[in-house]
Parts: sequence; structure tokens; C-alpha cells
Amino acid sequence: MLIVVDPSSGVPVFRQVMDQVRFHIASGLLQPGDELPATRSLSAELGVNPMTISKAYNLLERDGVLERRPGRPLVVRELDPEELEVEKIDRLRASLTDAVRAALQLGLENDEALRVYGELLEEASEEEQS
Amino acid sequence: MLIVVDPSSGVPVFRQVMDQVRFHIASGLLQPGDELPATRSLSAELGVNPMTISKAYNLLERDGVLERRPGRPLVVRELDPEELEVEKIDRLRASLTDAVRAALQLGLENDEALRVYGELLEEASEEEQS
DNA sequence: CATAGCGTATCAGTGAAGTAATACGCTATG
DNA sequence: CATAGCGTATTACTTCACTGATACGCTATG
Repeated sequence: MLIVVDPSSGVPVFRQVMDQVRFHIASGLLQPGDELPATRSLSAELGVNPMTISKAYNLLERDGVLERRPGRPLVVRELDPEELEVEKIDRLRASLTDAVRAALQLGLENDEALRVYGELLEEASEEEQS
Repeated sequence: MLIVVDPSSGVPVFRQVMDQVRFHIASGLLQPGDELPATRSLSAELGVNPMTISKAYNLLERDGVLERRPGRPLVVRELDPEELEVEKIDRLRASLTDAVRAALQLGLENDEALRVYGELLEEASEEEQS
């Protein structure tokens, strides 16, 4: 559970925490049932306020990523693959709204927009290799 | 040159103005060489501060949409089709970076991500009809 | 050179988002 | 029942984006 934040990056700390937890789950480093560090300990480790971590954990719970049992540590939620897939798609949809509006507003053909997205995905997944 | 803004929409007024100018250019209502309303007159018409319009016009000029000749009205810039196309693609690219990162981080296949984008584009262009 | 119209530099006000400080209630454990 | 550890409600502070008020410099025109 290595989490690192950069307070001067412009990206809110609570969001950085959320992203990294999600990433660790996607990568398999965090598995369903695994316990997360206590709000207080993680906040001390990162040098931020407990409320900031609390906010991140809360949003992750609201999104169904984590599961809370009062009095017990927070754990990674068990998800059946189907539900997981649906959630991934939803998240992708959200990050695509800007690009949809842009393509429309620019008067680009759907094919053209798709081609550009395809190219970017190719480039990105190639870099991933290294 | 019909421009309407809703100050209570959450979207910054200067951005609403930018979007509508861009839209009118895309739709052909504004053509290269056409003059734009003076900062002061448009601001009076919309009931906002001249600085707000000035900001919108400036950003549009920075983006190469408008052209400024000191002492003369602002005009829609003349662009050869090729340059225009390159610029559109660049803008689309920028709005797609989030979605590329998301797809990668979620571990989605490129095909899957493209399918989702395609669906969203379909929906959006259908709504456009109405 | 006077002036009318223009854009905007500069500064101040406002609201929302992010973060922090403090203190409270809850649960497990003995 | 005491207490240790936990998450967080509440409140306040900071920062920044957006907007507004004012005043200045520039250009075309006569």
C-alpha cells in the first residue's frame, strides 16, 4: 500500500488518494477483503489532515470501491466481475463527456473523432510497455 | 450574431461567450472577415462587465479563432481548410487526454474504450437533430 | 491636434473548493 | 463499565477562479 501525494501538483490531495487506491486495486496490489490503513495513520504518513483522507475514503465507499463495517477496518469491496465491468464503463463515460462535446462543437465527423481517440490509445498502450 | 448567456448556469460567462462564437463560426452564421460586436456594446447587451467579454475575445484570439487589428473591429480569422482541420484535431486531442488515462488505468481494452466513445458520439449527434 | 470609440491594465469584491483544527460519538476489547 | 482507537461533524481558514469598477492608452477620423 504505497501512497504518495504531491500537495503542489494542483490536483486535490483527496483525489490523488482516491486515484491511487483505485489504481492499486486495478493492478491487483490491493485485493478484495484487504484492509486499508486507518484514516489517522495514513494522514500522519502523508502529512495531511485526517479529514482529507476521510473525504477520499467516503467518496470511494460511495462509489462502491470500499466497504465500511463500523468499528472494523475499511476493506476493499468484493465485486462480481460483471458489476466491476459496468463500473469501469461508467467511469470511462464520465471522462469522455468533454471529448464528446468537443467533437460535436468542432463539427468533426464521428469517424474522425474515433480515429483520433484510437491513435491516442495506441500511443499510450505502447508507452505502457516500457 | 445572437448571443445569450445564463449567469446562473454554473458555466463561466466568458466561456459561454467563447462557446457561442465558436458555434456560430462552425454553423456558418459567422464567416471569415465578419466583424464582431464591440466589447462595450456586447457587454451592455448581455448585462455583464466589459472585462468579461474582453477575456472571451482574448482567449479566442489566442486560439486563432479571431483576428485583431488595432483600432479596427475584431474579425473572424481567415483560415485555410487544412490549418483549420489541424487545429480542430489538436483541440480534440487535448479534450481526450483524460479519457486515455482513464481507459489505461481501468485496464480496459482499446476496442472497448473506442466502442464506448462511439456510442456516446452516436447519442450526442442524434440529439443534435432536435 | 482634438475627440470619439475602442480594448484593457489594474485593483477590489465574491463565492466555491480544498484543507485544517477541534471536539464529539461509536465500537471492540478487557 | 472503562478505555483506546477509530471515523467524522462542525467550524474556520486559505486559495483561486470569476466578475466588476475605474481609469488609462491607443487608433481612426475630422
